[in-house]
Amino acid sequence: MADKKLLLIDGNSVAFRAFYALYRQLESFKSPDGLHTNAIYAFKNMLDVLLKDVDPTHVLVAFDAGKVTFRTKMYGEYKGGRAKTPEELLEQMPYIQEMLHDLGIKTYELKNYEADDIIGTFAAKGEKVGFTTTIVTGDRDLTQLASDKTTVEVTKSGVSQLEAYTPEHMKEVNGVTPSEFIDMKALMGDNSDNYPGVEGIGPKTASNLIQEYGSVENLYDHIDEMKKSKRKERLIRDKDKAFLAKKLATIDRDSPVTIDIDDVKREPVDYEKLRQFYEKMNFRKFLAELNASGAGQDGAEVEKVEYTVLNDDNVKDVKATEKDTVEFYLEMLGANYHLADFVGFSLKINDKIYVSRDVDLLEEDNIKHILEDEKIKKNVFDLKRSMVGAHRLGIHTHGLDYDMLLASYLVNNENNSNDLGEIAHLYGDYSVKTDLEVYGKGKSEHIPDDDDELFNHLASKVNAIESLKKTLLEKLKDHEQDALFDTIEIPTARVLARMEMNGMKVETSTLIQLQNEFAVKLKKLEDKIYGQAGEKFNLNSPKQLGHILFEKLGLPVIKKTKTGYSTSVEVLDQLKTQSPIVSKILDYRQIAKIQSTYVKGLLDVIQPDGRVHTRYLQTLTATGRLSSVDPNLQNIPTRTEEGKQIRKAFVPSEPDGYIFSCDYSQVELRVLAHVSGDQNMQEAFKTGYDIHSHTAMKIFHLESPDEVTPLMRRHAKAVNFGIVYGISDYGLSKNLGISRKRAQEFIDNYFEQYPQIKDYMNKAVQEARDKGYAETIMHRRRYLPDIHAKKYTVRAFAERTAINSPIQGSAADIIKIAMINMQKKLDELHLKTKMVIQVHDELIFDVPKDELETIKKIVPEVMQSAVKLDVPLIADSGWGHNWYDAK
DNA sequence: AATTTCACG
DNA sequence: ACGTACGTGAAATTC
Repeated sequence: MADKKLLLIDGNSVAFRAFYALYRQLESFKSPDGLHTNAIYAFKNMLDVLLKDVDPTHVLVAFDAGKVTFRTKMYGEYKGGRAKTPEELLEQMPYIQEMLHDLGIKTYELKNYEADDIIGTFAAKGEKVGFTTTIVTGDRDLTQLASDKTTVEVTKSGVSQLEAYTPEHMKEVNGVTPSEFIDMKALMGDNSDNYPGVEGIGPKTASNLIQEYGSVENLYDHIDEMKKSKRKERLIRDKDKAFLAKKLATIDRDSPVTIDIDDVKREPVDYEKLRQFYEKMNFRKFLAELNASGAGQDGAEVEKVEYTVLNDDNVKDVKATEKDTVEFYLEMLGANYHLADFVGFSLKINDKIYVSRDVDLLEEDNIKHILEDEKIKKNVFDLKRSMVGAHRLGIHTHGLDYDMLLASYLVNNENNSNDLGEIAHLYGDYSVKTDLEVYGKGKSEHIPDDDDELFNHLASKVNAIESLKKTLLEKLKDHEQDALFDTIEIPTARVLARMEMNGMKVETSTLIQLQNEFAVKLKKLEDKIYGQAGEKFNLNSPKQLGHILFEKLGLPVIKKTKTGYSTSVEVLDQLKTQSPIVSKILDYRQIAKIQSTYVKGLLDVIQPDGRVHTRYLQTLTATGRLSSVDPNLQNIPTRTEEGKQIRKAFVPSEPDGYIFSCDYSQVELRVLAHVSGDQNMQEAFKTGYDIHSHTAMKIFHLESPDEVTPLMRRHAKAVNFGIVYGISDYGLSKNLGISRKRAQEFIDNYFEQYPQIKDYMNKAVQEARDKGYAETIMHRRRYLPDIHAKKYTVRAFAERTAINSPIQGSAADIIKIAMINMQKKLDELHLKTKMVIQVHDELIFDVPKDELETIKKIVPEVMQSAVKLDVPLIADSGWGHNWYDAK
């Protein structure tokens, strides 16, 4: 017989946690009848985790019976002044109980008693008859019940994050045993339950006193021996309160419950009622789980996708014309599709699905034709990945014109998952599993041996692409994002695929030479630093470095991190004058960074073709920018001379060719001038002034540009940047090393001189509050649920984001349009020049010698005419025989 | 896996 | 009185 395991759940407390875990989704979790369901849903999720982890034979969910209990009779103020439970949660409570009954789980409440007392009573019963008991609650009071047989799991901030209180853990946290915890509370009282203990005694003092005296009773027996002190006076004065608090804090372990432990044995699930319940609540995920398990359906089969397995013989029968609806999915295992192993593919043509592990079948003439014919439109998930993967098989795809991944990213990018299954689940389709479920992760990642398992997965993917297309297109239309999808993101994906596949040539020899030079410099610095420190240590360890600087050398501590001393640049910069070791550490850090991240890092990712093939992540950022990985080509050093040397290794394909670079001048400020309509700023850009000098003149009230000193310009520049980020006096003062007051003056002057910028910022925040999102010039959205947050810091962050996102995001829209137009131009003119890198406001080209003159002319033209704003767009060019010289 | 630091726009 | 600039990726150490 199985072990006797008892699970006791504090129903009110867990429901409360569940409600707030999905509080943000409160309005999206509604049953067709208009009932809120977020707490019911989250409760079930938490319960599933518990049932799986604990695997109990007996379960009881205890609820509070009402406001009046023996404790309120003892002390009228008990739990007084508590914010009342939100109506949206209260209405869900009966349904949680209903669901538990359907699941075969007993619930119980008892007049005049709290859930705590029911749990305490059952835990005591369980111990008597040899149960191992787990208690789950959000209330630390229950930790007094912990014993060697009983563990109390307290929910933490996360959804299913639990902290297990055993007597040992209790000792670590509070310094006392579970039963002494009651005495501790007697002294300190409980603010949330609204009863006092002894004035001036908090958790620390209470714990120390109880550790010394063992109990409240013993403490008062020996109170006369205590030295005269304020604390002693208070202990004596509040003695009654302490004893009352002890009574209130003590859980009744012998409450008059009318059921016994045998009555809480788990019963079979009533599948029929449960199914009806899920339908009533519109819980599609749980319904899908019921269906998948086949449980409770009289002989019904698990839902299975019909597919045909392709092989050398039947592959030739596959046909499609432009009238057909076609979905295509090419599976590769691993994120880096330039190198990943192929797993198989699936192809859906109208209602018929074909699958195979053999990706070479795609090269058969008829299949290849389907994938290459522009007129036959294909729906895919992750266009860029599909295009690159197919290209590795010699297939030049055309007509991939719907991408489920890109569509879902545009519709809502709060969830940045790239998993087809996960995204399908977001839109209520649970017919497809996640890759994690099918392939696993880390060490256990593998392709299923079972054909049916793999093919079902691949088939369900093309199915989901097809079935969710309508939903996603409708949402794009609702959001006025059709053009953003069709004319920006889809074409951008194709352009990026070509840039990635082409790659950029990186000279190993140049990097090796740098590696040797840096190694010598690092060794010298290391020796000097160890000499001055008087010992060897790991310079790369902030912990060890902190020990040397702040303990051994006794330098002043400027800033702390959550684990120790901060040793970041801003700290070390301030310590430079105190000890010569500090500048050497800064030098070491700077070179070590370049050596490890750029020299070594880049050498590791140069492919056999002598090139690096980055991946641009198109569905990741919150603002619509791209990001670049493996390697990241968007953060190649430019600010220090040592760092810049790295750029010498980036060279054109042909030895006498050029690297051509063209970047937008002040694109974000121009966007700001445009969207805000600020006349003064627009005028500055139209006249062609240096914007930072112009700002300096404005905020320092100067008559002519000649009066602007370099320092004034530097300050003005920082203010301009600050504005784009949603400025604060604190942030600006920190950036410029000036007083907060002075920073505030700059800001006030700025808004006086550019009044419509101020209006824009207010409008941006107000609009985000009204609509729940911020939007770019091309209708790209960023949802900002935190704009209504209660916490100042969280809300203020959302407000700055509301200001910044339309600016950063519109700039991202603009360069994407420029890239599309640029690629089109290169194709039209049949140029050999390749666009190779994008760095947010900059495009880099690999140019054959004889095309340089053409490129010099067309690139800035195309970039400057990407969109028409109320101010001109300006792009500046540079070129040379490597990236370093292309400035 | 989390933390710290630092490279870029 | 609070605690803050916006957006990223990678390496190294530590837990």
